Amino acid sequence: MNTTDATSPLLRRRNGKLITDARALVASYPAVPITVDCVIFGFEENELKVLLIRSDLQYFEGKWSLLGDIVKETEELEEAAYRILLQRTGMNDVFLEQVKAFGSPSRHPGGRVITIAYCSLLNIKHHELKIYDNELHWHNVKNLNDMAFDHKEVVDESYNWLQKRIQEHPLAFNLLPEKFSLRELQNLYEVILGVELDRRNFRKKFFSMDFLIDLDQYEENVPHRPGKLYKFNFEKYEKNKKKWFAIDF
Amino acid sequence: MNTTDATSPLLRRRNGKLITDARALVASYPAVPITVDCVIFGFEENELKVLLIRSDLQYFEGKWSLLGDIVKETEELEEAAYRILLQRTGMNDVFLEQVKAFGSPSRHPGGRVITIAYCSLLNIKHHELKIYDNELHWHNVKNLNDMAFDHKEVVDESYNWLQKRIQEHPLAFNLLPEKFSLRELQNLYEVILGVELDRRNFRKKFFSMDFLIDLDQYEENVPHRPGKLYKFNFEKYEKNKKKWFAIDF
DNA sequence: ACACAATATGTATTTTATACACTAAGAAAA
DNA sequence: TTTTCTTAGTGTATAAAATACATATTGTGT
Repeated sequence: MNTTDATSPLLRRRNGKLITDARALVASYPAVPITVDCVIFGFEENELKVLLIRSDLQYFEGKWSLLGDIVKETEELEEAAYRILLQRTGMNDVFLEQVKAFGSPSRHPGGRVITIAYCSLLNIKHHELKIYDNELHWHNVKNLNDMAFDHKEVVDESYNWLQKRIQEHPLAFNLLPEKFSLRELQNLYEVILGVELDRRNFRKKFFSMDFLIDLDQYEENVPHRPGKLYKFNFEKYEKNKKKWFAIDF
Repeated sequence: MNTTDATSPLLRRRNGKLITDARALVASYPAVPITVDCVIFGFEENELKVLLIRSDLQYFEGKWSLLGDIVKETEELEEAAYRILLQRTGMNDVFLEQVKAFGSPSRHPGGRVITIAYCSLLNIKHHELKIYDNELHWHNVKNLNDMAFDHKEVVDESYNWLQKRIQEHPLAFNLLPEKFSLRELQNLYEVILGVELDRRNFRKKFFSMDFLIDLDQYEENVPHRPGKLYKFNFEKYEKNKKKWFAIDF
């Protein structure tokens, strides 16, 4: 019979002694290097892209790799992710979230290395690449073969995460210019989710959420009737965030 | 100007040499012990509970701790989680999912230890505790103070994860007896989500999903009109899983 | 002036969510 | 055996949200 009362006399007292030297305990554990990999998504020319570099391991010669680095000894995991992002792209004002830890013992040819994937979305036009070290470039997510390590899997899981996430949170706006047309917004959703959406219902949906600010400006240099430009009202969104509740499976 | 063509001659070639000795590279990295912590939720007497033990570190004397252990050198992270669950509860047929990595440098008094939380839901009645080593017990999630390490945060994040997860996946059935009444199911949702639900609409919702098998049996030994018993049709669910799509924030 | 291409818009229909109150069945007590 | 108590079980009206669908509009380019 079990009990739900932690102080019940029925519970056996532990018979071991308490460990007094926590440092010795931790020192006795096997240790593994920890890296952070950044999965940085961008949107451009109607394609979802991810920032990649060429792996500098001979073992993976020619293969593409995520932006990753070892976590420093006194550094928070998230801090490491922001650092890498800053070092590689010069940007520090972007959204960043942990996606998953990957720890297969054989994922690194040099021995076990556990990595924690962080995902970030940024607007390619706002983040012009100035350094091309290691062939840093935006790579179409549809065309990801020959990746180093388990980075294909990391990108795939991050992409799944993204698909779900943009339906629940207004992340998509991080991938667009500050001023955007509804068509651009719809394209983004269509490309990321891999679906076609009805234009009228899409507009209805977004206008009814009432988070778009009509800028009374229009697209320029388009070879057709220019669309209206909007920006996202983050302040209003933050105030009105709804708590989510809907059993649905 | 950036480019989206990875093979463009505009891209600077990397100027460093390729690293040939991956083992030396990995050996040069700082290394950190990795643990897995299992957040094992159970439901009993209309309360959501989590399996805890008494910490065996003197530093945390008297505080409650999750079931955790170091990840072995050649072990998958998930494998470690299943091993711990098996060792501690004797069970190996439960659902288990990674929730998050926790890696604050100061979360362990003995030095940096990174932990990866795995979440599991099980039916307390099916998993009678036979060992009370370290005062293993089911602890009400509402009453979690004095936890060792950052385990309060780990449980909180796992609980948030669970709340979201049970609305999208039929996890709740793992917490119930095989045969359950609709009232038991509704109680579970009400307790985990912390809301009150309308009985008629709740029934309507679940019957319309059509994943409940009517067993034509009734509750026994209840001091009131007995309710019908159902079981969940996992096979049908697996076949009819819907792909989720609904922009909603 | 004309063709072209994409913008902008409304309505009818279906589906889903919500709010709400009474009868039925069995157990327990009188 | 009657009464009381407690929970099970059910239906309908209303509101909100999702879906399907076609035409006029605006600016560009020839």
